[in-house]
Amino acid sequence: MALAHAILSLLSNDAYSGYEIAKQFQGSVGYFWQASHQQIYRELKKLEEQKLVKMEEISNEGPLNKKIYYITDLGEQKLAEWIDSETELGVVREDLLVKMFAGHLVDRQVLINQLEQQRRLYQKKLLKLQEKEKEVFHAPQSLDKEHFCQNLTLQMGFRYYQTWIDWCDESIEKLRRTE
Amino acid sequence: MALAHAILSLLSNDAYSGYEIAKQFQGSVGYFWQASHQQIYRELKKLEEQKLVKMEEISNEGPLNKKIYYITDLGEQKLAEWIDSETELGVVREDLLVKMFAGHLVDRQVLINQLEQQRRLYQKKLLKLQEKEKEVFHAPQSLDKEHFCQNLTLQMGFRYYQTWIDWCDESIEKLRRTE
DNA sequence: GAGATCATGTAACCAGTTACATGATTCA
DNA sequence: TGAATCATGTAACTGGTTACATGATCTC
Repeated sequence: MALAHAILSLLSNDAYSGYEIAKQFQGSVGYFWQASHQQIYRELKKLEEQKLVKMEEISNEGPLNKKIYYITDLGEQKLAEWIDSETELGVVREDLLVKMFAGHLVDRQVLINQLEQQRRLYQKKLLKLQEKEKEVFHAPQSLDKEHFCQNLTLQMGFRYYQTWIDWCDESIEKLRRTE
Repeated sequence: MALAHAILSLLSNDAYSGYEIAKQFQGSVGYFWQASHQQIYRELKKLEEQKLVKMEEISNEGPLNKKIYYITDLGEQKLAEWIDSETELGVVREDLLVKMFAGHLVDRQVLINQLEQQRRLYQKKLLKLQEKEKEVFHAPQSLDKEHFCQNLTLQMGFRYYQTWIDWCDESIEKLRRTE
C-alpha cells in the first residue's frame, strides 16, 4: 500500500519507466524511500490494473523496449486524498545503532571502525545529494510548486545525512577520549 | 536475521520477557528499531532453538507466568562477531516525505497541517526520550561501559528527533512565506 | 464493574529480499 | 571481447503486519 503511494508520488512529478523508478529509490530519493526493481515491476502491474497509472510502450528511443508509466487523473486524486490523511511515523531499523547498543561486548576500536566506515558512507550520500541539488535546482524553473515541494524533501535529506555524520564524529571522539 | 541481532543486543544489557522487549521496541529504543510482539515471540523461539538465548519461567513474581530470556555465551559470541562485520545502511521509509514530494497536488495548508501534526509527534517522542535519559543516566553506575554505549545511541535519538522538528519548523515557515 | 495494562500466543496475509533469467547496448 | 549498464521480468522465501484469541491483574 505504502509503496504504491511512493511510486505515484514520483509519477506525479514526471513519467518514468520501472527501471528509472528503481534507480531513484536506490539513489536520490533513497533517504526517504527504498525499493528494489522486483518490487516496483510487481507494484506497477497492480497500479495499472487499478487504473491509477497508464503505460506506454516505446520501442525506438532507448536500447530496448521501454515501458513508460504515467499517473492518471484517478491516480492523482487518490494520491491527493492520501496526502490529506493521517500520517504514520516512519519505520526505522538501524543496524549501526543496534551494534552500538551492544558495544560493551567488543573493543572500543571495533566501534570506532564501524563509526568511521558508516561516516564515509553517509558523506558519500551527502555529496551525491548535493550534486543532485545543483542539477535540479539551478535550472530556471526553480520556482515551480513541484520544485518547491521537492526542495523541502531534499533539505530533509541534507539534514538527515548531516545528523548521522555529526553523531559519528561526536561518538568517535567520545570513544577516543575514554581510551 | 537482523531482528535476531536487535533482540540479542537488548538481552546483552539485561534479561527480559518477550513482552518487555516488545515494549522497548515500541518505546525508548524505537528510534533505531521497531518490532511487534508477534514478531518477537516468533523470533525468541528460534533463538532458543539455536541456543543463543535461554528461557526461565517465573510464575510468582508478576501477574501471570512470565518467560524471562537470557543471552547465552554463544549468543554473546555470535553478536560480537556480527558487530565486527560490515554494516548495511538503515532502511528508511518515510510517508511524510513521500507526501511532501507530491505536495504540488494539494493546498499549502494541507502540507502545513501535516507538518504541524508530525512535529507534535516527534516533540512527544523527544520528551519521552529525555525522561528515559534522566531515569537511566543519573544513576551512579553511569560510567559503566554498557551505559556509555547506550548513551551513544540515546544521543543519536535526540539528534534524530530534533532534526525532524527543525526541518518541520523550517518547512512550515517556508510554506507560510510563499502564501 | 469497566477499561487499561500485563502477558503470551496462532494464523493468514502482505511486503520486501534473494536468487535466477534473459537479452540488448555501450564503453574501454 | 568482456564488463558495465540498460531494461524487464519470474519464483521462492523471509520478514513484518493485521486480525484473532485468551486470561489475569490493576486502577478508577
